[in-house]
Formats: sequence, structure tokens, C-alpha cells
Amino acid sequence: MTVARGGPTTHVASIDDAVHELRARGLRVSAARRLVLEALFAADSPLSAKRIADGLGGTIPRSDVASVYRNLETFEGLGLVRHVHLGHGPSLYALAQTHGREYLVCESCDSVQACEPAQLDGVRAAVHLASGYEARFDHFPIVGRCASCRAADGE
Amino acid sequence: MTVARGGPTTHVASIDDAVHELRARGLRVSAARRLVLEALFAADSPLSAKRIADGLGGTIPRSDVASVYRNLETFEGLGLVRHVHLGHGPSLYALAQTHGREYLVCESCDSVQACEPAQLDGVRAAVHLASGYEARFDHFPIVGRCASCRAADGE
DNA sequence: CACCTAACTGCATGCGAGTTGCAATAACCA
DNA sequence: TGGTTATTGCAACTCGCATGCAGTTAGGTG
Repeated sequence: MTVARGGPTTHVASIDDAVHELRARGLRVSAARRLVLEALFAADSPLSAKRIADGLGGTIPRSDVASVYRNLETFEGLGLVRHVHLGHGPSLYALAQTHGREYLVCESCDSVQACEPAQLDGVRAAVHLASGYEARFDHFPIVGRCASCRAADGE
Repeated sequence: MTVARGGPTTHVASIDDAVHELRARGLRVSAARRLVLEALFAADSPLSAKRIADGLGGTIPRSDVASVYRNLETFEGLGLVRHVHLGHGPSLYALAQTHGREYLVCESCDSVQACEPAQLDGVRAAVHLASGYEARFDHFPIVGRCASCRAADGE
């Protein structure tokens, strides 16, 4: 299920921080949960559930995907984690504060560009003007063609 | 300028038109292909492959979903058909000219708003200014919260 | 018209992403 | 230390979509 926007974002600076947050909410701190947290804190960009379950390709013990999904979901419920849909692949998960960013993806070269929300405030204003919508690009990105692909096509 | 990119768009006004187009390209006109065309021409909004295979819920004979996918793909290759990804559901297909539109989806109420590309040219300009990207919202929509959901939340 | 052949179908089967049921395990509390 | 119950881990399942293959058929040819 998609966690609705506006959900509280819980900032945690470390794994211990997150562990305290879990206990404060009456949740248990299991080995599987710790592994998910380790993966999220170790990553510098959003991760798929599979990659977390695979142990980030060897740097962390592997775990069960079903548990990973369940834990990512509970973490999202707590506001600890958010997920993004970049293009056609699986959902990608990141710590909520890491993931303050918004995304653009190029459908020619599949590159992903992350940026600070402020950079897209002009876009948000234009969307609001055109439609009354308040747009967010942190859950579903802006899709189009990046500058270099356009240049490469001599446009 | 509103350039609906993504390959040549072949405009066909009727099923017969589409059939001619197929034959002109050396493709055969089978019963299964006709059914897909019938569904697309009968629809007033983008359809899932499953709905086409189900015969639009009884108004058209059912067909095999694998063939539907294959034919939608070949039709896309010809520029006859395009598909959209609206939210989390399956891909939705429409005739290329019907689908000259671009989309906004509200992630609070899941409503979909279609609009003419020109309406979002201001947004495109803002995206270009902010990132150098040339954005399109006919394949992946703008996602956010619609005016009524924002009003309902007293925002 | 009938025939031939490659394009196409339809079924089965598979795959990737994500979910769920359930018995076994293990956190946390007393 | 022991009890209780949240959580795990496995298997099995759904859903969207793709593919291998034997059988069918569109449509050109004689």
C-alpha cells in the first residue's frame, strides 16, 4: 500500500536512533529489522527490497524478502522510510530524511537526477497555476528527456 | 511547442483505416487484431490489456491476453497505439491520436485528469528552466493532490 | 479456386514484484 | 527464568507481462 503523503517524517540520525524510535512505538527490534536499517543507512541512494534482502550484494547478511517488505511497510508507517517509483523497475526505498529529494528521470538514457525540492518550486507553481494540483516529485518523478540526450539528438 | 515525442504517431480515423495501415506495412489482419482495434475504438479512455482481453466486459468477444499484449506492442511499434502508467495499476493503452492528452493523477483520491498538452506548456517551460529536461506527461503523469482534496483538507 | 508458407494465435509455462497464511522462533516483560 | 505475543521464514499465491511452441490461418501464387 502506498503511504499517503503528509505522513509524518521521522528523522533518525543513526541505527540506534531508529531502534529507539521502534521501541518507543512498542515495536520489537529483531535481527531482520536491524538488517533493513543497516542497509538503508549504508546506502547513498534508494534501494529495492530485493537488494536489501540480498544483503546489498554481500556487504550485509541476506534476509527474507517477505520480511523485508513487511518491515519496510511498517517503517513507512512510522515515517522512517519512503519509497519512490523511478521508471519501470521495482519500488526503491530510502530513509525519509535522505529522501527529502525529488527526482527527474530521462526516458532516453534512463538516468536519474535527484534534486532539492526547492529547485522544483517553480514547476510546482506552474502545475498549480495550470491545474490546481499540488505536485510532488518525490514519489513519482518528472519524466522526460535530459539535456544531454536532447543535445545528442541535435535538438 | 507541444511535441508529443516517442516515435511517429500514426493517425487512423477508423478500424478500416487501421486495417489498411496494417496491410500497408505487410502485417496480417487477424481476428485477434481486429478485436483489439474494436476495443480501442470503442473506448473513450485508456484501457488495460486485461480489459481488452475480457472483451470490454461483454460488449466484444473475449480474446487471449498474450495475443492482446503482442498486438498492442506491434501497434505501438507502428505508432498506432500508446500506453500510459497511471499510478500503481497496470499499463493503459489508447489510440495514439486519442492519447494526445497528458495526465495528472491525485494520490489522495486516485482521480485522473486528462488535459490538452498546451495546458501544461507552462509546466514544461518551468521544468526546462529548472533542469534542462523536456518533460512529457503523457507516458508518466504529474502526481500530486488535486484541488478538491486540498480543499477538503482545509489547505 | 486450391494450395502453400510464413505470420499469427492460443495455450501453457515462466518470471519478477509483491502479498499472505501459518507454524516456529525469539523479543520483551514480569 | 518463563510466558506471551510480535515477528520471522518458508511456501504458496496473485498480478502484470513475456515467451516457447505446436497448431491455425491470412493472403499471395498458380
